[in-house]
Amino acid sequence: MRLTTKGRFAVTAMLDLALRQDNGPVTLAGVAERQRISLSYLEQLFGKLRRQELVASVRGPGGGYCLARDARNISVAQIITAVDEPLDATQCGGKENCLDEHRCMTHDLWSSLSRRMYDYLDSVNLHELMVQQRDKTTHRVVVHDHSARPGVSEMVRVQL
Amino acid sequence: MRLTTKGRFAVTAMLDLALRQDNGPVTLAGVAERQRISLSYLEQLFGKLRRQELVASVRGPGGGYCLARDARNISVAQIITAVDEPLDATQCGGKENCLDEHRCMTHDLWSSLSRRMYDYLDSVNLHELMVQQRDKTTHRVVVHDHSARPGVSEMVRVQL
DNA sequence: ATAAAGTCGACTGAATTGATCGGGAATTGG
DNA sequence: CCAATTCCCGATCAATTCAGTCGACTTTAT
Repeated sequence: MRLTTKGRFAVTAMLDLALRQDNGPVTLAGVAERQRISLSYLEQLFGKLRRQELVASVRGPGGGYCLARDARNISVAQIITAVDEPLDATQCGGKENCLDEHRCMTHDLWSSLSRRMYDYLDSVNLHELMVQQRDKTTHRVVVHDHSARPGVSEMVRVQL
Repeated sequence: MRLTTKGRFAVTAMLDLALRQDNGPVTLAGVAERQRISLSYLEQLFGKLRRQELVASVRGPGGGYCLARDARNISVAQIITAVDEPLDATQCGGKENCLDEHRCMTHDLWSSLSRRMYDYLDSVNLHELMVQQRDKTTHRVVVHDHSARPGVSEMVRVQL
């Protein structure tokens, strides 16, 4: 699983969509303007998201995109893997041609690690992000954490 | 935080190093051959790892690289961020020039999400990977001591 | 002195990123 | 029906990153 700004764009756009789909389909032009992402680029991303059946499209005036399922049922991992090319990552791609003493340590290690990464991102869904974002914009309740780790902090309390 | 094959190479090479440093410094030529990574490319990666003080070098015959500290004290996150360019990620980079109604949803969302990713990778250290790899190659038993992550609802709650 | 090893900088081809453009097809409102 | 709106698709592009290569250099053990 790759993690770049491309996936970030997709997650951001999906969140914008999720927060606004109550008033019917959301146009890409709107998302592009609000999130400052190129419209044509968004079209490419949403082409993939639609083919992965994460969103559904409505053509014509008044059209746009909606989530294809409940926000609770769309994970961040699904969004990212939908738009990112599948990072092959193993040079011995299943062929086991790395017959040295370690017998493909690379493959074992990375598949395990990337599996754990995926599991984590798969445990975060769109609905949680919506709640988190609503809390921020409406109540502006931001909890700063200055306790444990010095240097990096500023965490936000997520309401459940 | 970016996640590509570059970081994977670095983690793999560091693990190879960790598993062999008992017999003194490990040469990059050895790592390159065992892990099938270009020597010159490894040199670039280890240049960064050395400048980040994750490894120490010994020049001359019999030289090579050693870990700069205990394997328990080197996290996967440290390795990856050492070799990857810092992914800027925010188009409103601190400048807050995204003054629309959402007021920089992008920044808040992604910094929170990427922070959680970093925390996770920072919780995995080289020593764990060594144990896991040793178990695999000798007993072929996979240890999942880390898997007791809480469920979805608990995951959202950011540690305070 | 020689050889083994790290160090450094420049360079390269391929892929990916993010964006632009032009031309469609579907559908709605008038 | 017609025109505007919106999704859809393909080609193309500059910039960046990836992964690797090369050549020259420094340090040090024998």
